[in-house]
Amino acid sequence: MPKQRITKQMILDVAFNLAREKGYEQVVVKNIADEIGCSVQPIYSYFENMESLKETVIGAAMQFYNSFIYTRVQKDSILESMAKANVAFAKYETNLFKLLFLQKLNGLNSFNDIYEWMGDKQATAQLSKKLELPEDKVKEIYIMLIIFTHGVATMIATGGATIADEESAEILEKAYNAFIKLQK
Amino acid sequence: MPKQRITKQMILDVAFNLAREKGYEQVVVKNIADEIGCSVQPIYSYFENMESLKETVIGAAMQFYNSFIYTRVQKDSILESMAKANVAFAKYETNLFKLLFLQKLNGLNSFNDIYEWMGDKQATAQLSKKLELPEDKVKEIYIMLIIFTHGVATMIATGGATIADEESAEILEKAYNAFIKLQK
DNA sequence: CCTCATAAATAATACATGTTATATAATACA
DNA sequence: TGTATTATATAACATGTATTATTTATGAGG
Repeated sequence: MPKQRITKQMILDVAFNLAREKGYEQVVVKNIADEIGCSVQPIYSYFENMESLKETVIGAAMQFYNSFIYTRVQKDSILESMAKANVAFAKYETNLFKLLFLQKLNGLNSFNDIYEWMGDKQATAQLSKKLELPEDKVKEIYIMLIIFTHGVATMIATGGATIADEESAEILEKAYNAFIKLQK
Repeated sequence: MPKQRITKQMILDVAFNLAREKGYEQVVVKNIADEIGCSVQPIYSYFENMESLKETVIGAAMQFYNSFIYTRVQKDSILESMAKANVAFAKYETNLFKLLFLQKLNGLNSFNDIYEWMGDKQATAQLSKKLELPEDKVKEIYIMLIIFTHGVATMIATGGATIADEESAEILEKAYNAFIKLQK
């Protein structure tokens, strides 16, 4: 048999980069094939259909997101830095942000679910000590900051135009302080 | 000449209801024609193309949104009721919310622009008196609440599942209080 | 009553996309 | 060396959408 020229990884890489750089609408079988310089066959031999490829791309995007956030979180200011990182993700990785957070989500039933899904338990414990507040109050600060951050992030991602990093940083700080003050 | 059976208004109504009930993806020429029980010709005789129909539908959606919010705003609690109304819009008019706020926006360049676009000057003046705060501080409260509200609204609109009205009302209240407290 | 302007229907065209059927050719292995 | 396997290409098919060309027939005005 002829040796394999196209790998599953190549297809995934090209699809992911298309999603990242041009938006998921551009992740169509023809574009992937053209980019690689092959026919559509290899794509269908490695993926059942385009839907299953999409799931895989979303998985890769989620990994990318996690590492994007992770590398920007600072141990001394977990919540603020995480908030800023999320806004940066919306601004500089707009297409991936839309793919991950502006389509169907997992199906949240309460804000507590949001915390369970996005929140970092360790951070909560740490913050609880630092702010001298019980964990449930820190959790509430956490949830409210996630919501506020999501508001800023979606506005940036859908607004087209740019809002200066300093301006968004400033308003995130203010919100964070407001939520802490509320719990004191 | 034969008398006009299909009017521009009929087409707009059908398109708007499709957008509202099934999402804008369903606003395609064939669906409109089927719904009315006519061919595609009338649509093209009243609208240059589907893109111009879309702009008209968005205009109608914006009017609908304004009246939706307007009928729910209470004079004694303008900001809170406006926030709740926006969340209700995201929850009960999800398709229109997505059409208006989760696609391309007008192109905001600062949070001040957000205020200019969404804010209500009269409300600011009124609140300034009520809270005994200078207008620029009220404006900041306004902006932050819009952002927070938008965070809640998008999570509800994209989350698929439901969050109880009381729960979202409660968290909006808290955020509002937090932002006021911050400015005092 | 005729005729013509035109609203609407019918039907064709163009194009994008997903998917599948068939052909080709490279190579592992007998 | 020959053959069977299979990676990939070529090309077809199905479907959905926008758009346009052509036809039909209605009713206002002469």
